[in-house]
Amino acid sequence: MFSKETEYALRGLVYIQTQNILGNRPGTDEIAREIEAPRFYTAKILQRLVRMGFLMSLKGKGGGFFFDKKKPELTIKELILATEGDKILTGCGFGLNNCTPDRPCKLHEQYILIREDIDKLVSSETIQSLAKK
Amino acid sequence: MFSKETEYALRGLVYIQTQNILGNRPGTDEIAREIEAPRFYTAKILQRLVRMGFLMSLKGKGGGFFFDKKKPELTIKELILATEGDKILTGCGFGLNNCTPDRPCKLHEQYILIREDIDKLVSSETIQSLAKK
DNA sequence: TTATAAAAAGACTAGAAGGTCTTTTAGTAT
DNA sequence: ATACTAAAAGACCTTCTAGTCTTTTTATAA
Ligand code: FES
Ligand code: FES
Repeated sequence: MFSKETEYALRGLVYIQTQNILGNRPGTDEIAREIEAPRFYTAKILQRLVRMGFLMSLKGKGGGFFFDKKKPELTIKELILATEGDKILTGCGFGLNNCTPDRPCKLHEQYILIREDIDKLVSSETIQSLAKK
Repeated sequence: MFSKETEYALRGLVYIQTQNILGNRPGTDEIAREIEAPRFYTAKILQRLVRMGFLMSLKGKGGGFFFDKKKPELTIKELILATEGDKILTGCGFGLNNCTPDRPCKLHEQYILIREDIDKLVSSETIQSLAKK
């Protein structure tokens, strides 16, 4: 469903948030180990997320990753849009290059119902709401 | 949602079926043109489908692709399973390597509802049912 | 003020997906 | 029989995703 990058980002961010709640600021090694993702790749993905402003980090001893508490919660949808674009939320199930109600493919009516459910799910859940589960 | 291969296969097969109904047996060039897919790639994909037994073909003058009328209708699900496996129908939305009800990820309960809807859709629709639309 | 710890940056590699092209094989029509 | 036509086979190429690793920068603790 999602790309590896999105999956690791999701799992990593949720782990960071659960640790932040406990007062910790985990680093790349710990995060990668806990979410069972490749170490260096996880680091790279987290760096991108920091650059995109979704996350904050601190270098040096006692450093690690954490969320800015002043920022609003991060929806899964925002994360997906940033990592893999909107194809999964607006694309055609048949692969036609423009999915619109006036030029529907033979799967359109049924497919958009699923797409809308995906949209609802990723819009309603946030990293913070998942971390609390 | 689906891979390019699945998309082209879907569109190609539906086109072949609509032409079969009209008494025609389209060839690779015509099919690729009509479904707006790369010519040689479409040919390769159709060849695979013939080898897998989903489709029949005839070489030489007047040749082309057609469905065996004795065979039962081909569900989209069978096609997907053959071209890209069952990841989309059994995999975890979080990317965990085993999705089971007793080891659910934080998205499991909501995600499996969507997965089931996808399963229902691809199980109920066939190349033949789509061709008739 | 130095040693150490940790993220940032970015080059590099591997593998899979997507796509192209040429040659071979097998039909069909004449 | 022969010429033609169209699929089959398979080598090859390109692009993207996924993943690795080294070097650099920056912070902290002692
Ligand atoms: S046109 Fe295909 S899903 Fe909308
Ligand atoms: S364990 Fe993640 S969807 Fe089932």
